[in-house]
Amino acid sequence: MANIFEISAAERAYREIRNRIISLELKPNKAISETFLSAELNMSRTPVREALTRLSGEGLVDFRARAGTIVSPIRLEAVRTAQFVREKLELSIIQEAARNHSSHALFNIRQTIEQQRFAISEGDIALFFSADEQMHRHFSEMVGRAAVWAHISEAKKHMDRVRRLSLEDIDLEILLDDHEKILAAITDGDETNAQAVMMIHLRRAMDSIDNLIKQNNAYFEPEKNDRAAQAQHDLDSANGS
Amino acid sequence: MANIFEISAAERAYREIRNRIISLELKPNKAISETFLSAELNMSRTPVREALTRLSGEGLVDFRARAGTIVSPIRLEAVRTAQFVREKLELSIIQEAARNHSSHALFNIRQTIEQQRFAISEGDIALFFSADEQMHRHFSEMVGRAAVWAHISEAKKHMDRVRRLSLEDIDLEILLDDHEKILAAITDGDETNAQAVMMIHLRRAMDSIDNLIKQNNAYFEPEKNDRAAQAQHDLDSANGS
DNA sequence: GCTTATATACATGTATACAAGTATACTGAC
DNA sequence: GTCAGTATACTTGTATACATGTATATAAGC
Repeated sequence: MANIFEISAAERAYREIRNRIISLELKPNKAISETFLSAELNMSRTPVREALTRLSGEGLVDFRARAGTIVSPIRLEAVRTAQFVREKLELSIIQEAARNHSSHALFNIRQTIEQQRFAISEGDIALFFSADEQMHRHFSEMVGRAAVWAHISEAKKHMDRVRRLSLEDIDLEILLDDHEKILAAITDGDETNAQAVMMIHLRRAMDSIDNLIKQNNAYFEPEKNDRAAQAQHDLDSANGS
Repeated sequence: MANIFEISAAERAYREIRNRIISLELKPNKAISETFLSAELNMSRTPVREALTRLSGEGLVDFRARAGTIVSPIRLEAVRTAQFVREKLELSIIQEAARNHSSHALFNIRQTIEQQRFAISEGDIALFFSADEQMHRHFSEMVGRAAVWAHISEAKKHMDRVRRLSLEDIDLEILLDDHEKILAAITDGDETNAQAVMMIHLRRAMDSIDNLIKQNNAYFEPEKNDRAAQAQHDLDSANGS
């Protein structure tokens, strides 16, 4: 019997390349050649290509037939949609959680919040975000919707690159404070308040997006001048620096 | 300059195999070999494998390393999640549509409803569902969220196989009547009613799922005995035939 | 008949060869 | 210097060869 923990080269390539894209180690619009990656990952083109194919399906890389492959630029439309999806789903989850919470689940969430506090004191941003993700997942699990979190997490990938860009602008204390308020509202069974705070919380990531676009214009896909883009633009206004 | 309308063999394979899976022409759990498919599609294993890789990422085929590849069984957890996602997103869309509708959009929707009526009179089920999809897409486009419909449509794929199974049980007249009511509610700007009717409408597909499972048990993934499965099961009860 | 061991056919996983298009550097004309 | 045309290096797309593991049929032993 084979070792079922052994993963294929294709799987390794997929995870590795995906991580590099999400973490912005591979910059949007950057050309990536299969030959180069296969040398770097020490495998042939075939598994690399398999990884790129999957990533192309996810919209994280773009094939340009026989001309080259690039890391997909951040598409504002995709970001906007991911934000919409996340809001609607997670607000439903949190509402349900407020209505129907178990003390066991609340304890788990409290624990992740303590981890976040520790992470801030240590200045460990990676740990903070890891605990943050875990907390959001707990909300879904709490109401028997673990798979919905998996769906949200998947939808989030384009937003994640934006968030990564904004890492320096974000005050972790504020996020932690949001989390405390959400937990309190759930504990109180106050679904309206829980949703209100969660909404504010989820939108923080998008607060500085206009500045991010200006400062990292090369990473974004040029916007088409359609109605939606216009509506989005209307939200802009006076922007210093 | 090459013809940009020329699609690659891999793309052809992807669309073809995907269609066959969604339409149940390729049955869930059926073994599909790359060699066989490549012969059938008149191409080598490479593009077929590329297609299967993408489909695997979507959860529509399962690779079993060196043992074979099968069409993924219908996973109830995936169906349940798709239903949840669709409900939450589409209810938000329809609420917004009721608040903020244009007569131009309403006209388009009216047209698709007339198409559906025609389809019923002709007994053309395919046409009916095509017009149905178009109508739902119009709702999203109407509120500047075309991409959200794309997301829903993507999430729907597992549900679609269930719906296909239930084709015979569904009374198209009832669906058409739902649509009329939804359109009326939007036209009236009655967002509460629009949501209520839409909710009922979206849940119809799941009405007969217990019977479908019993009648097509071989197509479904065996359910684990976790809490969620139990909760789902609690909804079952007396079931004849 | 039943279990266990073994051989064999077959499937995927990976590497590599080759085909064919794209972008770019270069050359030459003006 | 500028532009057009061409050669060339490079990239992806596809086919195929080979390595390696799986499942099944067969045979042996009891």
